[in-house]
Amino acid sequence: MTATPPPPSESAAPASAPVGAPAASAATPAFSPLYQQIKVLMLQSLQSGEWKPSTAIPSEMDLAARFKVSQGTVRKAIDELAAENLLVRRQGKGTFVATHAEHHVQYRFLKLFPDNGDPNSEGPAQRQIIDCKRLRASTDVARALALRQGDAVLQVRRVLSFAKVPTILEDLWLPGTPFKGLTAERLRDYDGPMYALFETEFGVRMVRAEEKIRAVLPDTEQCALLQVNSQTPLLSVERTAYTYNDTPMEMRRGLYLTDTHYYRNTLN
Amino acid sequence: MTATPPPPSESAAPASAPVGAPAASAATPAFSPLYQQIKVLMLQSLQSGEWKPSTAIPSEMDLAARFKVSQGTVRKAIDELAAENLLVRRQGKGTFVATHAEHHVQYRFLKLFPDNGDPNSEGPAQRQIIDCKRLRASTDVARALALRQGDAVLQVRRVLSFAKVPTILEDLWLPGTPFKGLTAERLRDYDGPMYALFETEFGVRMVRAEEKIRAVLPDTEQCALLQVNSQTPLLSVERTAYTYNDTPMEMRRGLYLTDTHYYRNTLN
DNA sequence: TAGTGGTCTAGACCACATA
DNA sequence: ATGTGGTCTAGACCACTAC
Repeated sequence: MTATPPPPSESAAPASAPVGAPAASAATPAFSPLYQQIKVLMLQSLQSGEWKPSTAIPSEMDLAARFKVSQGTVRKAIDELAAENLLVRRQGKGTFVATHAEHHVQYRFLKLFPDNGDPNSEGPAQRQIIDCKRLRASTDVARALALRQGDAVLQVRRVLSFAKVPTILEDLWLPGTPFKGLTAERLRDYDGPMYALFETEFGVRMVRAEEKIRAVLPDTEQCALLQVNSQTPLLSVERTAYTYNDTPMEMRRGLYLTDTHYYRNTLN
Repeated sequence: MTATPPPPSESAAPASAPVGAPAASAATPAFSPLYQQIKVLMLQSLQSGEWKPSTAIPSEMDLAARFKVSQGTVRKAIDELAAENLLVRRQGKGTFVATHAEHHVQYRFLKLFPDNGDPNSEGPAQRQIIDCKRLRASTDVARALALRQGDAVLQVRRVLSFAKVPTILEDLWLPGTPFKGLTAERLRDYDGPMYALFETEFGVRMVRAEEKIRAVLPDTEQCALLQVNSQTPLLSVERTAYTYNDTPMEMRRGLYLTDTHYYRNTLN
């Protein structure tokens, strides 16, 4: 599609139709500011893989030329994408596609912190893959992943330990098709956040997530894996993670031991 | 203080010193963009009470004239304040000081939602003030509120029920000086969020909060107030709330029953 | 020195709300 | 009809990074 900027001030042409809204299927309000339309185009470049994680996107001037709009309009589109953590600006260097890998802050989505001291002092988490198997989606999982019941999914179970203390037990479900070929070995061998592996190996970038948090008691199997007794209250953290376009790509259920750690949240 | 805008392009004057940074006490980098300085000035107007919650602030043009900068610079300052939920823009009407009162979303900081249906379907929470007493700050409370141990604080205890089911037990501590005159009666009589009462009656506006979340089991007193047994796991939500300038103004500890509700969080 | 993003301005026009 | 915030442009200069 072509972006037609509004005519400059001297022109008396009627308001140009919204860019990218072909004269078909009315009924939708179908108005959106230019920079929003630019944003959609940029999202497509991200989604299609034209711009890959950790690489630089074209400069603001280049994008302005490509879309035939002013630099300021491109800038506003980038501003919003940066606010959503899809892009990262670096003055003097360029604008880069955000990534879960090569980031000083590992585990961007993990909100569990130690009571005393900073996350770095306790060192990296030890990760133990318990299981990784292919099965058919249950009703719950199918709904969360926008699949049909019985569709192929992968289920992974793992334990994270801090300072050798088992602290997190996670079960997670992934849609079978995008993650074809994922095995326990590949998970074990990869050194880095799981979401970084998803990016580099499967081209799936997690962009946003919703969590539902409850307090629960563990069943006997969970007790064994976390080495706690059945009277130890745990945080149940149920997460659905999304890629671009709000497409759900992961369902996860974590049990957090919160006697020496806490889940941190900031309210604005 | 006066804001001196940088000279227009034709002038060859050296870069003007940062506005509002008098030629004293160097050593600080002491550079900040114009719009950041404007933002600081606007924060002062909010903090001083010149602009009160739910009222309109001067228009962008007026502010531009007052600070002697362009409308675009004021706009960028307002953009940031709006992103921080301190201001609310309403097209065609003006820009307003955000408030906890008269808001379609009551309880802006409460992240507990019912499992089935929307928050509105279960109707408003029933609130029961158990206690409101004046006492001396313990070590923990003093640290959280940036007071000295032994300073006067108010302690409030209350229970929130949804559909007549006790669901939240809260203890909260407030610094004695700003909240002088707060009593159980005034809390009971006020119909609306507690933070709205703090705004209108005490001029204290909560702007931001940090929460630490854990899973715990209740003690016998808590069991009685929430009408649960001692084996019911509960969410412990420890909150510190801040006014302008990151000044802590409330410490709160909530116990949430999460069998029919969940704590929702969104990750970006 | 060149290129990038960051700031600032000035002015035009649009969309929305109110009178 | 007027005033508000929202969008868009065009151009200048600054700050940071690399070569």
